[in-house]
Amino acid sequence: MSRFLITSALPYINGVKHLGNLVGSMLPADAYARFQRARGNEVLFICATDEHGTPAELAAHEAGLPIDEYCAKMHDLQKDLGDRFGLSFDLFGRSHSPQNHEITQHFYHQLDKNGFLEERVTRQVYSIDDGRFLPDRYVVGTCPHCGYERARGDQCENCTRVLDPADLINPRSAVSGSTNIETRDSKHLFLKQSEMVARLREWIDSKNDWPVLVTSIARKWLDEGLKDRSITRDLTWGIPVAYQGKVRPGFESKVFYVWFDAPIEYVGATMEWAEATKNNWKRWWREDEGAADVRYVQVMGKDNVPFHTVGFPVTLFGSQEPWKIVDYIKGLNWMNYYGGKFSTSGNRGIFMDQALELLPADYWRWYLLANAPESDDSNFTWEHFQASVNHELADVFGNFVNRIAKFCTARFGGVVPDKGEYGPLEAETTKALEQRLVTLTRLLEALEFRKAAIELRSMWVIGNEYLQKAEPWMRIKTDPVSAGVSIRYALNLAMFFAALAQPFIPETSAKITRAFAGNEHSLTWPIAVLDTLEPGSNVGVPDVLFAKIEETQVAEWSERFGGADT
RNA sequence: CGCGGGGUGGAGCAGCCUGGUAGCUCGUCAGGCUCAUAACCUGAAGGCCGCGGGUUCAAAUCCCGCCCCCGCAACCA
Repeated sequence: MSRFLITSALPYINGVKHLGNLVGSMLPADAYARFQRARGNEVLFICATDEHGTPAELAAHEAGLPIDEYCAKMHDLQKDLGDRFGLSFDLFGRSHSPQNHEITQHFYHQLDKNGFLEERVTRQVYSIDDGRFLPDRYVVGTCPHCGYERARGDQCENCTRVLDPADLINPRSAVSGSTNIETRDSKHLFLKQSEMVARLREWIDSKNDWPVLVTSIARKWLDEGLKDRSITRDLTWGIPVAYQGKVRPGFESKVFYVWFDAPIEYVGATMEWAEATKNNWKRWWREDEGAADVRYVQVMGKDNVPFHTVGFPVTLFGSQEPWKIVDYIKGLNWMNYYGGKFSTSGNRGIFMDQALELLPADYWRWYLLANAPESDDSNFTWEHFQASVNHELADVFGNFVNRIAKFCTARFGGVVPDKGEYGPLEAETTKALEQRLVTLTRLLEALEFRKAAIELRSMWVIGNEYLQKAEPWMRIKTDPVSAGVSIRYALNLAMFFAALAQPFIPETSAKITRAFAGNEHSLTWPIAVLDTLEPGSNVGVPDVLFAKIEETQVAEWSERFGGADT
């Protein structure tokens, strides 16, 4: 048995996540966690809401709630949606937790002690009417280069040139529109990333099995020369710049930058999990306390890659303590909606709560994983979704289970036939399936979900081919024993498929085993095609596993969510 | 010359690292079966592998140049 620490990038707190966020990290991480658990490995699967930063404060303001209430409420909402999507986190924490305060401040202390922090004075835009410092992107004005009137302080969207807020003509607050702004000096803590370049490069160069997407993004940052990064902000909501209750002098009105404390929450959430379950978190995170044999896998969208290949490793290396460093990073591209980004403001795309109003989680899980943006950005369309669900889930898999269960009920009284022996056809089918099983297992080990889905679907087709060749509906007339053999074999294939499908569609797998084998049956990952159903035991007919999506539904949903024309 | 990813039958993708009959799903057409969710199974048609050049006995694959699409550019996650 091996041990796997699996973390998904943390979803940001400001609202319900859309399907692009889901498929970009949480869902593939869940499929991998389920796969490793099914294989009998010890798994710790961690995620949390990322709760700090200006966007959270503004979202809370807009919602008319105090920031702490807002975050608590949104966390509960996101947790509930995760549960309903079958995301099997061992703990879904909060980056604002007491544990994360403690461990973030510990890292701060270590970095400070080891000389990796430095106080520097920066020039920050302050909005008097908003009563807050503004991040560069929250200052807007006219671009000095192209005259675009809505240029942001970090970059002009129109001419793409990188800007400084001081460059803008007629600068104003993006929050309130107020022009009553000024530039103030502000002291911040900088993490001296530039001193760590050689070590990071050596580390990245040793990872020749990582996706190109991940290593190329990491190398790009290193090649361009890592800049030292400010890890504090002029905000009130966040983790105080303190150690053991003592605030750093001059930092009373500042907190750590969200990107400093967010990845540390992987550790913070593990601590919270350990407290709740009476476990030892260091066994997962400290190489000197049992974590040396842990394989640590992180899953994230490409936007998060720099922070996990550069930012977080700098924190861990700089602590000069034996922390567990990630072994494998799965980076994903974006899933687009009709060729454009999912967008909250533009009424484009589908959010997790809306998705579940339309269809159960497994429909979405299958489609998203089978079309995960692994090698390139992928594209969601209702037509593609409909075709995938109807053909792959309903026709090929759902119908396979349905036809065999109904036939067994009609002709064998709902009992697993116990007479007769398997012959050449069963042997040949088993051989074909076991070859595919080896491939499927290898693909899931490599977190190649798209290819794994193709492999799984091919196995379902083999199940249907088997029935076509065995023709139990013909042979029942002349040779009932031989027909019964086919039915016994096919029922066991359905159980085999249920076990293999569980990383993708866990609720459906459970439905099949409940109907065929009763409630207690657990689904371990098969290493061969073996009978798991007791001959003579009762099998039921599960409800239709996947209903087809009708044309009228596609039309209605395209209209509601915005389709090709918007 | 900012960086990265991509361009393969009508659509969506695999193959490229480690050159050697161009593969999968959907769609289309034809056939088979009738247990099943009008579903399943079989077969067929359809491709100058973005463009140009080079290396090689041989290039989708390696090298050079060009064109096009997408994303990112450090205070948006």
